Amino acid sequence: MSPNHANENLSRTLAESGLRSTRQREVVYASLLKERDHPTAEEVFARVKPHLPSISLATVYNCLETLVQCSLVKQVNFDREPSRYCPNLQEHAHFHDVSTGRIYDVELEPAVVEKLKEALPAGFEASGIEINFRGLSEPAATRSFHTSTHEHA
Amino acid sequence: MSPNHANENLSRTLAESGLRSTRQREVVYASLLKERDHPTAEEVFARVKPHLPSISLATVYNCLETLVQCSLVKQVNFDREPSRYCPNLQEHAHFHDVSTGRIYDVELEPAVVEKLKEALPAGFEASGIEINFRGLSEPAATRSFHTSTHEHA
DNA sequence: GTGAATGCAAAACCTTTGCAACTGG
DNA sequence: CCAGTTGCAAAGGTTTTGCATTCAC
Repeated sequence: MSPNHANENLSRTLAESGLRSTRQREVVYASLLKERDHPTAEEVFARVKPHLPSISLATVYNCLETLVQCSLVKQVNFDREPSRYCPNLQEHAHFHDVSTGRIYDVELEPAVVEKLKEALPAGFEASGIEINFRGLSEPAATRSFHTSTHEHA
Repeated sequence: MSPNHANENLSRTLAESGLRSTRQREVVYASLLKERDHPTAEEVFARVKPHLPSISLATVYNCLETLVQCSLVKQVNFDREPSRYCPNLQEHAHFHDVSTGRIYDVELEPAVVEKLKEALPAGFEASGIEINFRGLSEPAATRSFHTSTHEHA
């Protein structure tokens, strides 16, 4: 998605919710699309500050919250760590490498997700599932030739 | 598990880690075993206070942390809500009813968990999985005759 | 023009920590 | 006895909020 398309997509989606497209929201969203590495709000703040020196951390939080509300971004939580933000809207799991702190997207076959939902007893209707692995991953260099996973740092 | 067995289990497990069995730890653990409804630290505090009026919230946090370290209890997090504590050590998922805030244990077939782990690319070794459903559940009254799920309020 | 969004600072919230007093093995 | 644990209060880190100013539509 080119920056232009991203911006159009953003303003259209915001407009659909009666919200305004602001420079801050654009820049925050663009930063998430550029480096898809699940940054925290603080990290987003650090990344957008050079482009928008007057932006405040509170605004970054507000923008991220807005993007989450509009379903343009997913909020990802591991334990009690700071929330992270992810523009991958596909159903997917996350892998948290406990030694590096890095988070990787893990593609899921829809069939597996279906199987999971079937584990729910009657009367339970799931609107969402969150699947988080935690563990260790080999260094990317060793791994790169035999995996197909997006490395979202 | 009778209270006596629970206490023996507790002191043995603590001893194995070089930790002491204290009245506070016993009461906190007992409260988790008694009402298996995923209470927060504040809720545990409220429940144990009558039995141990001098206990402090910080001690409840410390006891819970200790129990988690000893693998007698699991810590469960939903989004940024306060942590909840669960004495069910079996591999299981959680269902978070967004309208009532209640959390239900969901039994998982080991085969499904296996399938999930197979979604991981080579080089990723998961030491744990967290699976959280979020959605709506029918009132227990309507549901009780056709489900077998533990209702952990 | 006008309500929405920003920026700042302060508050809120959950959780951890420092430290003196206490206690379990 | 004495290291481990408690209770209290204070601090910590993340996120939200109040409010005056600015901005998008």
